[in-house]
Amino acid sequence: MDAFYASVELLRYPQLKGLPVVIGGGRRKVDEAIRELPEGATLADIPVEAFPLLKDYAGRGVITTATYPARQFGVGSAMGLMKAAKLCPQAIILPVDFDEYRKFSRRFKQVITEIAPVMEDRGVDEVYIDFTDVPGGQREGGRVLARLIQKSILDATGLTCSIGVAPNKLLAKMASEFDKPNGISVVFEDDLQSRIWPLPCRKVNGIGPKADEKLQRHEIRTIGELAARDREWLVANFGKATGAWMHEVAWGRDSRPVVTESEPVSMSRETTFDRDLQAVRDRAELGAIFTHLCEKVAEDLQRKGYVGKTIGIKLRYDDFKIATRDQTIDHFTADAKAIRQIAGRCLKRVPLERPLRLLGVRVGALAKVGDAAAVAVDQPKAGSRRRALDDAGSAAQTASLF
DNA sequence: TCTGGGGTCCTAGGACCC
DNA sequence: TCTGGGGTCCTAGGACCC
Repeated sequence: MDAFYASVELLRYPQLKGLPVVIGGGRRKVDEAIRELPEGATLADIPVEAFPLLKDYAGRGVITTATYPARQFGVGSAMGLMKAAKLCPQAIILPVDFDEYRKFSRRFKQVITEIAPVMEDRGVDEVYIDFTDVPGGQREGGRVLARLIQKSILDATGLTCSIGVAPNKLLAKMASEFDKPNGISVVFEDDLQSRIWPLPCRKVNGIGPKADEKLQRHEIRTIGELAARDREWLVANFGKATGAWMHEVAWGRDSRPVVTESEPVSMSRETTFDRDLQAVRDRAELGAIFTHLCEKVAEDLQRKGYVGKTIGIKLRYDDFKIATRDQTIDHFTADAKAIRQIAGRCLKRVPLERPLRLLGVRVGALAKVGDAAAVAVDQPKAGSRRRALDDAGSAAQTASLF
C-alpha cells in the first residue's frame, strides 16, 4: 500500500506569514483586540500592528498551534500561554476559532477526495490517503500527485500543506515532517536506515512522553537504537503487544489500512473554569455549568443522530489529578435531562473536597438513532433490578447536592 | 501565572454467566 | 470442598493523538 499523509497549515492571514504567531487561549481578550478593526476590512487589510501580542496576554490557556518562526523560540502546541509569553513575548496571538477551522477542513478534504477518494480523516488538519489506485499516483514515487493535491488545496482555500509519501502510514506521517511547512517529501523503503533510524523515538506516532522516558532509561534514544534491540527483549520489557509493535515500527513496518469510515465511540463536552471552583462554596455556579454541559452533549448527539447508554463525568482537581465516573443504563438516550440525572449520580460518587478546575460530561456506548431502537427493546438484564433500587436511593441524595 | 478540548485505545479487576 | 476456565460487560485510570 502507498500512503500519503497530509497536514494543512491553518494560518489565514498572509501578512503574518514569516512572523512568530501563536494560536490559542481563546476567551474574550484576543477576540476583542481584533474586533476593534475598521468595518469591512478583509483579513489581509489588517495591519500587523493591530494584532495583540503574547506579552500582553493574561489568563489561562494553552497554545493550539504556532507558526514555524514562533517555534524557533521553543514555543509549541499544548504549552501554557504564560510560559510561551516568556519565551517569545513579541509573538502575535490569535484566538482559536474551531467553527472556522471546520469549514476550511471540510473544503480541503473535499478537494482531496475529488482527486484521491480513499482518504482517512485524522482530525481537523490531517489526513491519510491511499493512492495505490489513483491514476498517475506512482509517477515520480507519488511526488506528481502530491504537487497536484498541494496546488489544488492552495487554489481552493489559500492554505498550504505538508505532504509525506511512503509505503505505509507510519512512514508517510514521519515523511510529512521532513519538509514543513508547505513541503513534499517522499520516503522509500530503502531510506529506512539513512532517514528514519537517526530520528528520536518520539517521532513515532504512538510513542509519547512516557514510553520515550522508559526507552531512554534503557539507553534507547533513536529509532535505529530501537531497531537494534531484538523483539524478545522488547516484549520482555514493554509487554507482548507494545514490545512487538515497537519492533515492527522501528523496522518501518506497518500494515494498517487507510480507513475511510468510522463510527464515533463517545461524545463529550468539558470546560476549564476561569478560576478554580469549590463544590460547596460555588455550588450554584457549578450546577449551572454542569447543566449546560449536559445540554451541549445532548445537542451534539441529537444533531449527529446518536444515542448512548454510558454516561459519565470527568473532574480535574486543582492539583491536576483527574477523576472519572460513569454509569451504564439499560436504554439509549440523547436527552439532556436524562443525561444530567445519571451524570449527577456519577458526581455523587467522586471526592469533592479539593477545588476543581475542570468539569466534563461524556456519553459513550453510542448507537445510531435508528439502530438503537432495535437494541433497546430486547434486553431486560440480570442485575438491572438491583441497580434500579440503587438508583432510587442515590437519586434522592443527588438532588440535595447538585 | 504553569498546563484546552475533543477524541481513541488499552489494561486490569470484578461481576456474572455457561 | 480445597478451588476450572473461558467469555463478556462494566468501571476507572492512563497513554496518546490532533
